[in-house]
Amino acid sequence: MNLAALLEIPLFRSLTEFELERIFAELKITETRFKKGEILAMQDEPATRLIILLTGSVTGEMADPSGKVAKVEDIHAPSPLAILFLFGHDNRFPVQATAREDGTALIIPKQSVLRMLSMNEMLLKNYLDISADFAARLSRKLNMMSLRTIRQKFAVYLLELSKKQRSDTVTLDRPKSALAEYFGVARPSLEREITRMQDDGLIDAKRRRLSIRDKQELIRLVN
Amino acid sequence: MNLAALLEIPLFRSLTEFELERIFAELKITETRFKKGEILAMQDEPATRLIILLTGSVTGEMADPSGKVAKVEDIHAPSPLAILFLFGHDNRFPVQATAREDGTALIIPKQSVLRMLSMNEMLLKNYLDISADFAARLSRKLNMMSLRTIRQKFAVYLLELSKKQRSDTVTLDRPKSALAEYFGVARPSLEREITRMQDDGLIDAKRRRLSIRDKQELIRLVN
DNA sequence: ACAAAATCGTCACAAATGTTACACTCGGCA
DNA sequence: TGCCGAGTGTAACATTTGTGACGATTTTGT
Repeated sequence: MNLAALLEIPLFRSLTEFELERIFAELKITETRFKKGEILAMQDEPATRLIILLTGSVTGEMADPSGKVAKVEDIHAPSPLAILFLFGHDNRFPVQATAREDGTALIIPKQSVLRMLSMNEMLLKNYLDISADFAARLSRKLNMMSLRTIRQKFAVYLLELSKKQRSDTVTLDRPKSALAEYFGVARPSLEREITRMQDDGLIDAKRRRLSIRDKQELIRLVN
Repeated sequence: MNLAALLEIPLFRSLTEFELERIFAELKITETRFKKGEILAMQDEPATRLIILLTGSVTGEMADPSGKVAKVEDIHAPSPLAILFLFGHDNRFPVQATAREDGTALIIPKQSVLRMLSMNEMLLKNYLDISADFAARLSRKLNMMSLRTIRQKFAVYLLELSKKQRSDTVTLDRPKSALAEYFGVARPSLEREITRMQDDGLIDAKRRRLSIRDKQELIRLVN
């Protein structure tokens, strides 16, 4: 196994090669290759091991009770799978993980993860940071979804974007079709709402460039 | 500080009094009293410490950009505050925490939390379990919210309930008004949909008792 | 530079959901 | 017992959102 390469991945960042070597020597960690189409983890299977994607990518698919699958999200290397669901009292994989292409992954049994995190404080911090970032994304999305109208969702999105880009004129960071999907609404509905907001004097919109015209009103919409 | 009482709270479960004593001796942990109305943590304030509620309760309030506050959820002792947001790269309190009554809390600086988790593997496991359970709840709610129609949400809810209660006849675990709020829909809309599902022969509904009539169709709805 | 593909803007119509209002049932309790 | 409040069932109407379709514009790959 190439330890130097492992130092590049977020979970092992800031460790020394020496520390990593000691960890790997002491624990049951295996590297595995997988082929395109292979299933790395079944949905609802108890999560007994941490899977860290080293190369390649997988699709997270959610099987409905009927067995049909719906794609949820893609995960690209290097990244851990379902890190938040490894522990907990009903710790099951939330999705089925299917390989999109050939690749390699690190498999670490749950017990070894605990041991590993105990051994090195920096590693522990990395693990907690990764978990927290993931949770923060979940939480932000939930906030978005719990807003009633498309107008409200778009207002929040715009305000955040304007804060991030430090300007009242912003460029959308993804196509409107993707944005509509993120909001969980139909694309034409989003377009229509943008048009209306323009008619109402809230914003100026031209393709992917938008300007905030009435920030006060956008803010008022949200609360 | 009463160590024996601390052993009752989930984070310290399964530790011995001796272990706990050693941890507390070595780390900067303070116990603090707070009065009703006091603000324990400001929204968007960087999370630099873990707050564990020992007695009393707090309200989580979310301030919109305008400054108005909306209640999000109540947290009762004994329970940690915002455990998932202590780490991560933009680690801020998601809500403002205001005391609902007089109480006491444990304050542990972030650095000490790391140290503490490194010192004791059982404690680490507890911490990860608590985080994971919290994340699982978030994730389940997000799944629910991302279903399109009320009928779909209710179908998922019913199927889960029926699995939990091991029967095709279930009793709702909360009032329909609360259920509607959980779904993020208006109560009459939920009622109407339940009536329609009954008309369509999917379920039998009488007040809080429901029977599943056509499980296959409920399952088909969801995918 | 060109064709193919992706993205965007818009429309008419259908379906789902929200709003408001009112009446009913049930359980606790003065 | 009789009242009261929480929870429930339902209705008419308003609003929001989805659907399917089409053409225009922009981007991408060769």
